[in-house]
Amino acid sequence: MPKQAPTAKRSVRGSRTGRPIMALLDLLGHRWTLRIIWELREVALTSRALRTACDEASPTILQTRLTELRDAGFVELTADGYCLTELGRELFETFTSLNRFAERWSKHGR
Amino acid sequence: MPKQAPTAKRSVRGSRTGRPIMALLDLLGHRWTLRIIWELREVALTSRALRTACDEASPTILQTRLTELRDAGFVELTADGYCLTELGRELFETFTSLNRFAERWSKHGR
DNA sequence: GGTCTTTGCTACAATTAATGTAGCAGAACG
DNA sequence: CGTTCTGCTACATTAATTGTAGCAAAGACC
Repeated sequence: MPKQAPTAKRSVRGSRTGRPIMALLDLLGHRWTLRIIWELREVALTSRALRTACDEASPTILQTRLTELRDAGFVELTADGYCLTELGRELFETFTSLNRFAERWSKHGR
Repeated sequence: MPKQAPTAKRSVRGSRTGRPIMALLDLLGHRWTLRIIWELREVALTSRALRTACDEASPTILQTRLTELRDAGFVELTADGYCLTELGRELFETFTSLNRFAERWSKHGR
């Protein structure tokens, strides 16, 4: 049984300051989590399609991450496959500036 | 010797589409990375102070993450300790909305 | 009915990453 | 010289992730 996912109310590794940002940073810091949200940004994907989109990441960890994201209320499973919830879409909105930043970063001369 | 950090030019686990967002998501998806950027958001911290701020995370991994963040050009070591570079501060700007989202998330009734 | 195919999901051993504790060399201060 | 910091590393233990294989259930096809 996988360890329970962090939620806004109960931080896992974050300091127990009760600050939800800590729980969120902890959740998003798990491998593939950011990527999954990114891949689901505009289409629903079945578990297999998501796996393909995520460079054939192991189904074990994808399933674990999907459970965490569902527990957090960011992802749901519909007839079309996995997709972002309303809350998940709000979260993705904060990625928009991240994408713009990534473009700038790539031109930064590294 | 630690595996080399992802950069904007060379994705590691991301698909080789050349999209810098993949390299960035990969980098930020490493444990403690998001947290470190958060803790350095407004003050420079020595390695020990950063460790304290990060709930006594092991110095091994903090050092690894700091190296990655320095390679990426987000963090630098000054006389005052570790702090965000100009680029790192730009990256942190994208966190602002994330923090707002975290507050909303915590009230979402979980 | 039977048999493909695809779905979400799990088992399990192997590998890799992270933790926790200890400690190093170098610089600054007394 | 002896403290006390700094950044940083070694190393054994533990936890997370990977890769491969496969399950049961649901739908399509004949």
